[in-house]
Amino acid sequence: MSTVSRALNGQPFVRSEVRDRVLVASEALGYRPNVAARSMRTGTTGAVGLIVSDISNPLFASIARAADEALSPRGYALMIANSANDPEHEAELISTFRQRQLDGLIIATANEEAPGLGGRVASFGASVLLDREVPGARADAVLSDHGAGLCEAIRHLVGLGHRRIALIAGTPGQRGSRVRIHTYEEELAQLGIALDPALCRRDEMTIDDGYRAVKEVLALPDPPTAIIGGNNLLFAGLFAAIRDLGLAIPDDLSVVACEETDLTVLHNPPLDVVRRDMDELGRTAAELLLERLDAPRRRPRHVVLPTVFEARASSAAPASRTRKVRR
Amino acid sequence: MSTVSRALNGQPFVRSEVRDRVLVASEALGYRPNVAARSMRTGTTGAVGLIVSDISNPLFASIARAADEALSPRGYALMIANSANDPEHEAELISTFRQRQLDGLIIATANEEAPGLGGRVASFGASVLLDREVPGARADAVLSDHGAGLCEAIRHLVGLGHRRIALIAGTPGQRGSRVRIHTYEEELAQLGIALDPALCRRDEMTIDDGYRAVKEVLALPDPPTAIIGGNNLLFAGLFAAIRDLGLAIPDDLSVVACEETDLTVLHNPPLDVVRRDMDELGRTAAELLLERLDAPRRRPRHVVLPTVFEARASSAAPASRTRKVRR
DNA sequence: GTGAAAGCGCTAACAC
DNA sequence: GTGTTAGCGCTTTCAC
Repeated sequence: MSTVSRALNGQPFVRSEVRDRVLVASEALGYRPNVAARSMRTGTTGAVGLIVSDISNPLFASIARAADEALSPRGYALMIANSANDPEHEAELISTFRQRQLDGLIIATANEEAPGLGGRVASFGASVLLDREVPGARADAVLSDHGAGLCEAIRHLVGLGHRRIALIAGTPGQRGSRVRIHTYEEELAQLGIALDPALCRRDEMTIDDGYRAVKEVLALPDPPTAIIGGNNLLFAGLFAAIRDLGLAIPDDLSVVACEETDLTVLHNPPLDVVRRDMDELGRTAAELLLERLDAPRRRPRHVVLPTVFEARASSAAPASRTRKVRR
Repeated sequence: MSTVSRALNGQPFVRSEVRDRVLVASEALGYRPNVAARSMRTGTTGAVGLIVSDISNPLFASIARAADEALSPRGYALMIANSANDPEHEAELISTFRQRQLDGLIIATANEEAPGLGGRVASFGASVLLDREVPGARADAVLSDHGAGLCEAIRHLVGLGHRRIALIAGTPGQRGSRVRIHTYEEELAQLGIALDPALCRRDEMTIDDGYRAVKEVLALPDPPTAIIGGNNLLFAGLFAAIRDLGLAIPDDLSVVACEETDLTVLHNPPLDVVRRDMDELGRTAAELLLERLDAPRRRPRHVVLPTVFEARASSAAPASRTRKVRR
């Protein structure tokens, strides 16, 4: 029994002739090791978990695919779960994953401030935060440099003559939104443009939230001439609102999307976008996890990936004072 | 030990006072059963697998979310894996899932004709095919009635005066495409319209394939006046091709998309679409699986879910003989 | 280089 | 209603 085990696991101290016989027999019998039994002995499972806040968001789906592609050649299975933006459900999922003895965790948490989250994440020997910062997590992290791309976008809009620029930012419980709010405020101050709190919307989570926020912002006495959608969901809401108000892009309103989607690519005119490489994000997360699995004691690493602004055709100089009134 | 086990698993023959003490102590100690050990004893894991051919396709992501929502309240964890349209990788994934003793499998196979697939699927006590037909699989299935919606779409186009209607169908190795090709041929014959094989494109898998197919079809001496994109990926390619050719929708060309996406909803003008409820698909698959898990011996069931055509504003009567020439 | 034996944490059969 | 015991399939000492 032990010889077979050694042979199958490629361990030394097996005569090569015996090893061959074992391998042949194993093949002939269609032998498949029982993962549960192995895992009970070794405490490892060869599986790692990925928890995302919304699996139906194509961005996360791309990340999942890329992470899977990096993990599976190394013999790890990726178990994907969806917290549906619910911190409680997320806590349960982490606990389920622990219980199933997954070897590591990649997580884009729904809310970075959820109580006890840091401890839960750290309960895994290896864990990687996906564009999130969690106090006390002591985990590796892949971060996107949201500020860089957004800065460029803002400068581009200001260069075109915009002075009233709205940002639909989303929940500050997620790093991307938080960084965007911060960058927005810093950069406008830097450029000597007065901040109007009414133009910086936060706490939106869904397409509908984005839709409402845009309608409200455009109903202001002194509405913005440009709007930035802080992520792909919010941008979809922004886009729907503009369509329903009968506004033309970029004649009536300039828009910038954060995150690339079908819509930003295929729309006519093509949309200005702050984008990043989601595949790289997923792949890097997987690689950090693999390295951590190999070297459990090394201190946590943070990798920052770039974002870039690409001007296309959805922004233009603001219309003159004859402003279109919303329907 | 066994009393504790019984208490924790809600089995009878435990005095309620003892049960309470066990529960309290378990809670206080933060006890979590070891799934590997349980699974070794019982042969079940409380986890089910979902294999999709492309997790970055938002359609599958929606299905995954809906299935997860139906499964997790029943105590099952959903393990999602991505075959990336590769039948070999898919075979490995099924084998990995078997090895991990997952209790059931939901699968949208990349290629229904992959050799040995039926046996592999049937190796699970419970399995559900997701809009697929696999010979010899002896599994439950959720199917979409692709024919119904497509029929309506074709009649709508013909009613507007179209006689040359192209279909970018995709690979006949997946049920949706196969049914669409069949329906397309049947329905045109029914309406007394001559079939032109050059207008029915098959074997496309990606956005790029769709893009190329559309360009080729429009370069025909007698090009179509309407094109149907057989799924969301192919439609994205179709859409990009139309944009690059500088064609206007619906003035120069009528289009119909199969499957609803951000693009079909948000585009101006809104796009005609054959749509179905992906959430219902995922939920139904999960329910079939749960029922099968409860009653392993019952004969396989097939559930057919509707598709509907919704005319919006991307089709119109074909332009008169002065036909725009492609760039 | 190989085999014997213990034990991972649990559940189910059985005795009480 | 409760406790004792065996054993799921593997890996890992340890003895040879």
